[in-house]
Amino acid sequence: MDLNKLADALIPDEGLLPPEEYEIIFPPREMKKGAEVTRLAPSPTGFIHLGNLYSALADERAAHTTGGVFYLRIEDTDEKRKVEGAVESVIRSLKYFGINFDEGAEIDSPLNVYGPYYQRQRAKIYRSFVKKLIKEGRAYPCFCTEEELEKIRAEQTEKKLVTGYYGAYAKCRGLSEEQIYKNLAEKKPYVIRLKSMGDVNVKHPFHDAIKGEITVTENDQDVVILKSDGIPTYHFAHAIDDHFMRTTLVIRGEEWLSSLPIHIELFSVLGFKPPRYAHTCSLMKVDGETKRKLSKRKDPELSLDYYRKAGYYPEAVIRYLMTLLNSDFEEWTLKFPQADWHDFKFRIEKMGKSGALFDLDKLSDVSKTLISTKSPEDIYDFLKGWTDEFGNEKDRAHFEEREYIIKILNLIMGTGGKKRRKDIERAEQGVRLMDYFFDDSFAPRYEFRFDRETVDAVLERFERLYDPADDNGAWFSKVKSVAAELGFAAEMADFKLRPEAYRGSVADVAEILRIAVTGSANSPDLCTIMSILGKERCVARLRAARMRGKE
RNA sequence: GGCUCUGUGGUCAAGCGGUUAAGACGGAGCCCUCUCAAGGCUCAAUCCCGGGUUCGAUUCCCGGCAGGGUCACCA
Repeated sequence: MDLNKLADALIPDEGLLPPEEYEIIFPPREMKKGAEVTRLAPSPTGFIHLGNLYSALADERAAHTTGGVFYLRIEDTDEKRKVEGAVESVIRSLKYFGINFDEGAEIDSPLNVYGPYYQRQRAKIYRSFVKKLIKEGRAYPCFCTEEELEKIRAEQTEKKLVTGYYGAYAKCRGLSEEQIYKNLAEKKPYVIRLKSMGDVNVKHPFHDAIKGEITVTENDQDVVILKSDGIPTYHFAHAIDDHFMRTTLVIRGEEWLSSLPIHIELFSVLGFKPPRYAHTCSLMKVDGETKRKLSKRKDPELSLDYYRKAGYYPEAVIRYLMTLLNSDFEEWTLKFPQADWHDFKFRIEKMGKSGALFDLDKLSDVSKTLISTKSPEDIYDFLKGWTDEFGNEKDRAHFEEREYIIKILNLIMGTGGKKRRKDIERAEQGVRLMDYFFDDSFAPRYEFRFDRETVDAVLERFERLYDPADDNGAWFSKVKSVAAELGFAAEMADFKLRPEAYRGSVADVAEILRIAVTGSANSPDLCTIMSILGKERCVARLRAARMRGKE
């Protein structure tokens, strides 16, 4: 059979460059030793989730801690998956979390010499190599219809054989020249398949950067490399693109492990040196009795928007992910709490081998710890940004009062104290923490533990004594004097010694005041709260509490 | 089912032939304390099972078991 003629018939020369040309057009990158070239290669569905962020972070760190390049390639070989504006959305989402690309699709960079970065725009490159493989007898046309393939599969399933297009089941592999041209003349649609030379009984050891030594069984499937629309499948595009974009380290989910044999054969057939591979474990979630991979349909917490809406500090999400990526990151942060996380020595080899359960509690802890290291001004900006986008009318109005909010933040963040408070774990919750500082969102629950008469007496007496000029010490002595006057222990020590001698302690008196002023039995330092609120508002609240229920 | 990956407390996990088996989150308790946080201290809780190899296995080997992934003209 004249393979050159066949190649021309199958892949007409639409101005294709000879394959060797591409080695010159896309020369190896000049980089220092050890620098990694990594990429994020999403399909343009626009939906970028936590798993993608996790993987992107590994890519970004691997590249940037070695002085390499991190680029964005769009795998748009499947027309059905395309969503408008998806690429911009991917870039924007990652940027929000501080992850930026050096080159690639829609990235404005002088480095963009390995493009185009959209696979559909690379059709000619792929076709040139498919043609080469046909000429070499390593690829052939397949005219099987969907029904025929289904029939083969059914037969294989029934005989309990491995399903797929291989060996004796690869019917089109043995098509005669005459049949091929006849089919072509009849304009039957066709795909191009790899003529696999592998043997599933042969296994090879293979080194994965994360998994370590693994076993790879040879591929014997005549996989489709060029679809009937003339666009390559993922497998083929992967081999071509990662070779010519000079990727050094392919980081991808472990669901790809099972197609690694195909990729190895493809690289070999094309005469390319394969990149290093790092197969990451997937983020898991408990579902009933067992763990399962996080699913974007079932788990809202997989969506990155979920974290933006809930108001997690973006760097907190990244730091949490870093602890999953390299578990010694956490100890490093404990040792250097103020350090920029970028200075941590990330290494792909330190990544865990088993799927991690996503832990919201841990995220919250990372988040509140991080926020506690920030200044009230920074947190004001962060919270303001959140209220602008997700807050309600009142929140937005409150955040116009910058100075007032900063005073509150100083209090609830414990600025100036020996140890910071860690009350704010995310914007949505942090903003609610401040509601009682504003009359229009102050919603007291007057759940006093003492009878009305006692409560009113405490409130009334304290109001008479209250002087906003008092410092903490003076303020508290007044609380104590009210306590003593009404038969409560002014000193906790006395109360602990003889609880039966008193109606309660100064703590109970403070609680009554606290409920009246903040609407809740728990709050940070009440004296400071009162000074932030101002005399007028405090007095009004003390009186309102006495009026409760009497309207 | 074939192929393949994984298996240390509830969770994330250190460990790499000899350890009282780190640390963090979460839980319990105590201290501090006007409440709540924060902080300090303490406690409970782990090597999937069975065989080997070895003076000695969490660690090495084999076999189970369990869980995950994958078997498309989707990526």
